[in-house]
Amino acid sequence: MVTLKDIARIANVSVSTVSKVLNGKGRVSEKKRREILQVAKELGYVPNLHARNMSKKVRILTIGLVIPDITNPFFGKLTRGVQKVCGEDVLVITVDSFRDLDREERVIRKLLFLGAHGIIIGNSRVNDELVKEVSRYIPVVVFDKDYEYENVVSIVLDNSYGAYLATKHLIERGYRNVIHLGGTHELYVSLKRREGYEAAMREKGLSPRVYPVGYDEEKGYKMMRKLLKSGEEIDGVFSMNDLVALGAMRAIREFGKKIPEDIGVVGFDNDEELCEIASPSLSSVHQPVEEMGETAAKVMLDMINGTLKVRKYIFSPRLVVRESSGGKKVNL
Amino acid sequence: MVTLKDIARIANVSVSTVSKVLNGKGRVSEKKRREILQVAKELGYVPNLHARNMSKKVRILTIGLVIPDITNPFFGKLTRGVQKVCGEDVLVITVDSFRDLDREERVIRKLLFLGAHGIIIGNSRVNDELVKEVSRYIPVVVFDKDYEYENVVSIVLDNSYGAYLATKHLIERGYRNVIHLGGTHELYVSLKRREGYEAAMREKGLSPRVYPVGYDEEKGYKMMRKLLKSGEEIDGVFSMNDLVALGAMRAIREFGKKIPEDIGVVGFDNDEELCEIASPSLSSVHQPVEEMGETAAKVMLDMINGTLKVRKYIFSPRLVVRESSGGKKVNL
DNA sequence: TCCCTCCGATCAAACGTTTTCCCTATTTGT
DNA sequence: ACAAATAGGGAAAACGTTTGATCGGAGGGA
Repeated sequence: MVTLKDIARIANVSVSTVSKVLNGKGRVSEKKRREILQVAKELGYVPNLHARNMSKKVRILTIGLVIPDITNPFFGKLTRGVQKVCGEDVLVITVDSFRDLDREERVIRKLLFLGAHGIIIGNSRVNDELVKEVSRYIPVVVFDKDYEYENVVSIVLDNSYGAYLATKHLIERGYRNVIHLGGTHELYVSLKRREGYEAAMREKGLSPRVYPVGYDEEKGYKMMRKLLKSGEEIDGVFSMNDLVALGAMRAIREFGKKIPEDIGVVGFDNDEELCEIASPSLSSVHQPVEEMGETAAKVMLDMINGTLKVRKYIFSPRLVVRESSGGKKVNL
Repeated sequence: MVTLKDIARIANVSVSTVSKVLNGKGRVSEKKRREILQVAKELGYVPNLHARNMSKKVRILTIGLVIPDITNPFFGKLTRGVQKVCGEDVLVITVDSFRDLDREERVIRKLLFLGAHGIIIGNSRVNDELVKEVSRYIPVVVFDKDYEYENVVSIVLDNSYGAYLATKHLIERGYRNVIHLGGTHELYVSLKRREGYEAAMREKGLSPRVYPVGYDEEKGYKMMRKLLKSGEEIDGVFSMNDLVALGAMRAIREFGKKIPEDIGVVGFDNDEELCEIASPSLSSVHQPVEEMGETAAKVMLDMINGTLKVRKYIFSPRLVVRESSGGKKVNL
């Protein structure tokens, strides 16, 4: 790496002169100025940020934010919440792991190595051992997962309760044969949502039916089509996310059934853009994501300052009712 | 700010011992170890990242990415493109300006002050003077806007061509009375899209009709409803973005007209999630956003290394045809 | 000629760590 | 009991930059 010293040597001047030229500070003759600039360019000089900031006595609090997919508005909101709290004084380094667990591990280690003062991990599939290891050095905030390590705080949504709310709502609107299109089982969130659904069904004396589907529109569409064709009796669908719900709605429409008159549908996540544009608009369970991001940042700052109070934050979802669960029309 | 020296003084040991304890490196007696840890905690010690990295001879190339709204998938994709190219070696500091021009200016200055090696600005409404000033120190990449400064590269989408494509497509599918729901005029992109629309109309000997609307669904809905009620003759809509197009579609449906049989609709941006979920699915002009982000990062790296070749990159949009512009049914 | 000023450039300290080398006790081995 | 090994700790250099102090010399005024 080329430093000021290298430039100084080649241009036959002192280091401080070079520094002054590059920063346009003190007074330097036009001749030397040009010469130095020239040499700097030739050598491809890139200033060393650390040296500069140390010399300038700049101190920055830096926190890392690792998320699986910045393209997804859900994580966008999370990021925004964090940045809002951090304002312009705390540096947030946001990195997208592209849902690649290896890359995630690498960037987390990198963040640690670079001296981040704390890391917020927005992915509940994160490697437990890694969290444990990192938390030995700096505080960690994780979403939707429990840890009992000293230096780790969990921020979770009460997924089970959200699912319970949604299912109960469907039942109260007159739908009886409510099925659940769930995620694959390994995930904490899909497990919890399933639990809530089952609890609500049992409470009303109905028998739950759960179909593992996945997470995108296509999957929801295919599964729903299959179920309808098979003659399965269904008048309500609680889906583990909005996309799957929208897929299911497409299948229902294609099959010639009316929403919400014949079948009611409720999603999860409340991606507003999506839910409101859909026709009929989609009822969904709302997560206060941005607020959760803000809390994550606040907690992180508290941990860094050693003024942490709580070890776990639980957020409550709320149901946003739109057209898709408007109530069943009973055939006379 | 508390430093190792402070801890050392209070704990009555040397700086190097403190460092060793905090990093778990050399050997230190259990007694001192505890003591030092205790003092460090009480004083609220936070390591100085710059000093550490300098000492460790770590060098990082840092580039700042400033965007107006990380919640928007469009900017999410941009961000992703940048991060993809930067990989794990170049540090990307992404900051959301919340569409607040003042905040934007502040964060850009901050980035400069912190020693970022380059800044990518994802907002065409950015302050020109600021760009000029910043570019005196470090390279800048800007989207959708032209600059002639030495150290600034523009990455633009050929908005005019995209609009032209969309409009021509509508005309060729049999729609004659194609209107344009445009943005407000101050923006470069809305100006260009309008131009393209007008060019296509004139080319076919039709007279363009442009209505300034805005950027969200509600605005599109209201304007379209008003136009339909007023009896305006319309069988085609080219909208300046997808949301406005979806609003217009809602109004059209409500008015009892069929899409695409009576009225054809084309949007802009091609927000896939939105366009495909809509029913009928929405044709739209696609911007290769992620690719543009990748290019921005590559160009930035080139500029930093002094190996820049081109001063301006123009990307071509492409039309994605879906159901909403399927062709007009002629009444017999 | 001498003194003062000002310009251009250099010197050297400082920023906060890490890390290598070195010193002194103490322990271990014979 | 004496040499050798080792544990515990400190001194100091190094990382690359910024910046105030300093210095030599040119030019100007008396």
